[in-house]
Amino acid sequence: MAQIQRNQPLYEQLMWRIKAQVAAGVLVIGEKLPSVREMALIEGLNPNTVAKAYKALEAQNVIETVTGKGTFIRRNGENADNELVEQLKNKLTEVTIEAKRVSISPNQLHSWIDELYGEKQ
Amino acid sequence: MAQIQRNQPLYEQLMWRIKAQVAAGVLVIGEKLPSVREMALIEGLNPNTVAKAYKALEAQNVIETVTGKGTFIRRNGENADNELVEQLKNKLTEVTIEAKRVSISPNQLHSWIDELYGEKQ
DNA sequence: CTACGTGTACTATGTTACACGGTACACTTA
DNA sequence: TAAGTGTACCGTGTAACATAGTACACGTAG
Repeated sequence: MAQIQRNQPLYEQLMWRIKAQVAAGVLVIGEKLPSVREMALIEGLNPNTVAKAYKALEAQNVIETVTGKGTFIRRNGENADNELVEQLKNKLTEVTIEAKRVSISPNQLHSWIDELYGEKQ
Repeated sequence: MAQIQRNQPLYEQLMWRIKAQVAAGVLVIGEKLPSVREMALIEGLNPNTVAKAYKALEAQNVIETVTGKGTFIRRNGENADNELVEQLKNKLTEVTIEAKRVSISPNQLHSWIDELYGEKQ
């Protein structure tokens, strides 16, 4: 009954917003996220949509959910799943092919990556 | 009436297959692609789906289509569209955040990029 | 224990993108 | 003229997405 016109599902957009805040250090390990219903009000989404994002984030070990208590930021994983690494390489391949096509230098890509890594852990 | 179970639309998959062949030098500038109906037979797709991919590829200046003649590989663009650059940076940001989360070093990302750039133009 | 907040699991409805089948048209080339 | 090209439709079916609403099991504060 909603959805205006997007290229990415709302629950995925929310996932990336949370992931970015974790990577930027805005959300610290152990910190409690707003409840499903609170986050729904904040983001203007349906609680079910937020729940879907939370569930997916837990499957990726980004957050930990304790029924009855809430959801909390988890510490970063030490080793990467093989399937995840493949997905990452595929995505990076797409980016690189596209960059090469429009004459963006590899050094430009390198510096973009380093900028993001430079932010506090 | 089809679609088995995928994370990416068939027409986008075809787009990336063609883009990759261009980047790898398998498809040369000016080369003629199979017709919509031929490609449909080759790839096991509906002609409409192939046409959708071709149309999108032309919108991205990857191929050139001449009605009545066929579709041909175009030379690489010299300058990048601002909107395209933004999309690229967003995608690269997602990759970097994810890599950082699973403790993949920036140098690892750099070498993956360089490998892809190393292939013949 | 009670009341509230938590995540979760349903059912149901409506919209949209995908992919398909089929037909038709304007164009180019042999 | 005949065949092949890209393109543009209409219609159908499937699946994902997002919403609304209800209900349940759990933990915590009162």
